[in-house]
Amino acid sequence: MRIRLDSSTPLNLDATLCCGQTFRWNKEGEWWYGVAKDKAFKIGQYGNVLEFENVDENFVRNYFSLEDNLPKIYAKISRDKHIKQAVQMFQGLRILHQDPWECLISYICATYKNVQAIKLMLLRLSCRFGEKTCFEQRNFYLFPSPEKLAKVSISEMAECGLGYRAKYVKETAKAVYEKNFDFEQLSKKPYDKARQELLNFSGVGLKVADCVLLFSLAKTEAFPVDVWIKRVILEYYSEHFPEEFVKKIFDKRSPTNTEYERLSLFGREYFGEYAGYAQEYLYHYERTKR
DNA sequence: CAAGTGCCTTTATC
DNA sequence: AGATAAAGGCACT
Repeated sequence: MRIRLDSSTPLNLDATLCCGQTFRWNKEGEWWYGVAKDKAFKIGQYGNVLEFENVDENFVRNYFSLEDNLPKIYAKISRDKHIKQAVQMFQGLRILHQDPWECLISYICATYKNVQAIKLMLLRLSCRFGEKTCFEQRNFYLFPSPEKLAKVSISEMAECGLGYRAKYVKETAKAVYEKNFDFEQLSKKPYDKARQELLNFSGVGLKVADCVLLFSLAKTEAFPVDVWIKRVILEYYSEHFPEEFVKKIFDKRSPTNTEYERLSLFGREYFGEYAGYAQEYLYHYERTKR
């Protein structure tokens, strides 16, 4: 099956899948292989044609956020030369609509880890506890359900390389499973309200909550601040903060909640309702500029 | 190649 | 409120 993209719907599949927002995709030749929802599928891009197998068009349109009007978003976030350059370089990078459950666990695992290590953890977690599914004579593994992870022991999870995160994943899985937590409902709530709810989960702080809101709950105003974004702010946007504040956060490993809010709020106010898009372009730009 | 540093931070404690 | 420490282990230099 295929989708023909028109000029007002740019897509950069490679940048979208390798920019660090999602962790379970692999490129083999011209095809990206991934597992989303309940099956494995592959997708490739040839110019303005998007081709895929084993998945329906509606899912692809939603997962890759093809309804997001990128030209309009670029117009809104392009406030200065830095974001303009990042947008220029990665035109067509889209914020995905990932599965919120998988996204939540992924970002709990992601704390204080690099992207390669996060991928490895999630791969091991899926292979060990996820349901097996076959596609093109090969085995793929679905992301383990809340019920499954709620019942796995902490030490078993730790064996997947989660370390101290195993406890948080277990507790969050238990909470989601036992309350039958409704992510659909959560996505309907406004940013602040939804964020407050996510903070109740074990292992979820402001940064993780913002990632889940942005990457799976369509809250495009969320502006996650990790070490790279902190770096971006210090390098390009420090004049928007008092000198004292900049000095203070400069050599800290991570900001306090108050400092985090100040940085994140700057992003939301400066870039507006699509601040999350600006965040991801700047993040990818900073990480790949060498 | 060993050793050091860093990683899309949160939690517990003071 | 803010400072501090601790918490896997993989990857990169």
